[in-house]
Amino acid sequence: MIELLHGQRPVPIDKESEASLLGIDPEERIIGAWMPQPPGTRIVVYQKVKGELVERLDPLTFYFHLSDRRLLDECPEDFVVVELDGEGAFKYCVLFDSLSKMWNAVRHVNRRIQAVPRPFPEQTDDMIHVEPDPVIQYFLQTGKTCFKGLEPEDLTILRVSIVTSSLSGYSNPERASDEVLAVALADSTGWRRVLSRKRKDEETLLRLFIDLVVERNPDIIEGYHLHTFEMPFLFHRCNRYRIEMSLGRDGSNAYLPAGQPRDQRRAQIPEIHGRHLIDLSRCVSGGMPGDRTRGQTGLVRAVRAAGLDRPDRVVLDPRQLSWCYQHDYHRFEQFLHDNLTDLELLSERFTRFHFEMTRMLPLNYQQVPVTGSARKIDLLMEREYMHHNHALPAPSSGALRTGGLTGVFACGVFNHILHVDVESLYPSLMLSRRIKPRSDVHGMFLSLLEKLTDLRLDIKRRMMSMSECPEKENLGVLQSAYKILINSFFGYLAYPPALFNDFERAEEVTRTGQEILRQVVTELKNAGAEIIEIDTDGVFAIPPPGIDTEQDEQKLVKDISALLPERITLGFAGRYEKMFSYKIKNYALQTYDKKLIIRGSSLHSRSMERFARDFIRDCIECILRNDFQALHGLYTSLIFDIRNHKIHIRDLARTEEVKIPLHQYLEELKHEQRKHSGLMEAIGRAGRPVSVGERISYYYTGQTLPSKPYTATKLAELWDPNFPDANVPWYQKRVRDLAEKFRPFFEPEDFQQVFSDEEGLFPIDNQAITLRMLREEPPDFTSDQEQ
DNA sequence: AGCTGTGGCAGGGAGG
DNA sequence: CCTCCCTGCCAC
Repeated sequence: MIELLHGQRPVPIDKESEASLLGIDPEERIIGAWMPQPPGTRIVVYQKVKGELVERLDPLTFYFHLSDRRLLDECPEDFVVVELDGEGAFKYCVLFDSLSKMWNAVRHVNRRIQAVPRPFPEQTDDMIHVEPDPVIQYFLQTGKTCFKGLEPEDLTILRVSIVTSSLSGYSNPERASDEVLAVALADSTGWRRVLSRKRKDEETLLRLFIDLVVERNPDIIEGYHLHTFEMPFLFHRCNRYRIEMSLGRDGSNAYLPAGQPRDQRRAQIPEIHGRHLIDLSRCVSGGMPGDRTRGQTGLVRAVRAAGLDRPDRVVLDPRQLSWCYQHDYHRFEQFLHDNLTDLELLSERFTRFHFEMTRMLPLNYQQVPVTGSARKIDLLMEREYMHHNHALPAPSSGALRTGGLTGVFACGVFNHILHVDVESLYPSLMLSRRIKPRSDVHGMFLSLLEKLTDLRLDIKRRMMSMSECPEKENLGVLQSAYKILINSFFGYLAYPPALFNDFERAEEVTRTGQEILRQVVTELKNAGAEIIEIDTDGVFAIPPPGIDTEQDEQKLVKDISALLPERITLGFAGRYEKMFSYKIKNYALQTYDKKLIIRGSSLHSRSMERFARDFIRDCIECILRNDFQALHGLYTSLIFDIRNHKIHIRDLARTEEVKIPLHQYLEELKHEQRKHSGLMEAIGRAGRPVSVGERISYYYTGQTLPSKPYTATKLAELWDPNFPDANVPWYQKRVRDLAEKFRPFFEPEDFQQVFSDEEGLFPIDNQAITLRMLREEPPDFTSDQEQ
């Protein structure tokens, strides 16, 4: 632990000198040699909670030594202290804020030098030399705890939402006109306060805010986009007035952690001594039912997606906020109260997983939601190996060459669709075939996977046994968060930086996964089903004749499942009235209660203009209804609306995220490292400051099709309804291109007639048009189907 | 400094 | 026009 003693950040160690210090071969590296323990030592962990020292038992903490018992009494509130009780106790002292800091140092050493698994050596007294003071200093720096043995109720949570005055609706703390208009605060004891600029200036408001936070003394501060909006904004504004942002428990200022940010896209997370900053937008992603995207959304949309919205919730567009503040303050205040309520609801539903992981991982709470799955698995493995006093392997190099099996067998519109999938294909395969990393000599990988799976299934069972209630939803989110972690065990195998990666085993998983799916397809075909599309672990099919009810389908699924290898089960994933199969990974489903589900980036994508998304959705609806007359109407009216500038800019514009600062873009353009970008050119022309990570809307202007489209872009906020200047030919071409997607499903004359700009001489006869269905055997299947 | 994987479609820029 | 390549987004 040499690094930790000399500073806050790991410093490179000279390989030879450390090897001689430890008396080992310099080519080998033994992790843990610097934290020996006398055998049979009993570890006692104390945590100071509300002034009381509480004893906790925790196998994680056995690396830490305590030199002086008195420190127990002197340590600040909520700090974790470890005591060794037994022979040689109190010899050394390491107080710590988070095990992760220590573990990072371990990893750092481990990665620098090729590690070979080897048993822990006999301990001698002179192997380590720990001076307590710098470590305590290090601990005091952030003062965060691991929450081991704590329940959420033991902690005070403060929720924060701020509103700024920004004419454009895009806040920029560096722009003088963008000020903090109001701050809303609520804590878990029921205390609430809205600070506004009504009777004070911004500086007074900011000072009041800081005083209130210190007074409420929360363990956790929560917000939605707290890391990317609230904290940086408050940071900048305080800076402007030279106000010390002294929010720390020890009176210290909020600060940005040392070190350069990984890339400019990702904002650095500020730190506050002794408090955990939780950005709920980071907790929500992945836990949303039916939402796999990581794309960020606003608070209101997130709450709506979680089904937690209330009918009387005040919704204000960012652009309306300033106006509302001045002219309808009551409504404005209600909006802030609704924000606070939303934060409470989201917190209740989405933080539980992260809280539980904090007790499982050597990470403090603040770090968990921003830590990826692969790293979590790495930390779990490290934890187990440390527990076994065993060194860790170094990552191996290689690459995974195969993935899931995919294919379309039929395109077009089909009725009565059965969707089946192999339940948790990859994790089940790893467990049933005992696929584990070669370097995992203790076999921890599979036991972790098994434990987490049991944990998840237990939560799921509890959930299933409940009647509809918020807690049931909470458990649903919790089990799906565990599912994501469980599914990452496969990704971990093929992840280059993972300590226990193993590309051959990953290959084995994908290969056997393909075999299983092939087997499912074969059995479905043997039963007389027609296969529409397959993807990795799921099949869309038309059930065989005679299989009509859901009960029939369930039985079919069960029968086929019985033919699969042990512990691999085929599940019933859904049934649909209709399916529009467009291309692989791109399809639409109509449920029996007439709901339309659209999947795939070519039919539904955030990069598409809203009018395009709506148009495609409407087209699919018409096609599923066989209503080609309406389809023709959709097309012609859209062409007409574009010609007459009847489309609102919100529907017309494309929205993209700003990836790099404008100056960097221009620089890279100059050196031909980058191609022109429509978005960046529009930003350059508008001359307004934008921050990296902002999502900006733009559209195309002009009278003719531009030869270089990026020269014709313009920010949507500059659009003037009185002088609409959208490029008519460009957007009409866009509509024609969208219509092209449907050409393969029509006879040429029919397509011509339905998607013609002009009204035809005769109205379209829905009965006269029959959609084409395209069937083909994907090449991978033609060979082994016959055998 | 930290990051789970592959497969697939669409669109735009750049150059022929 | 076309092809090639890169990026973004999505399904699993």
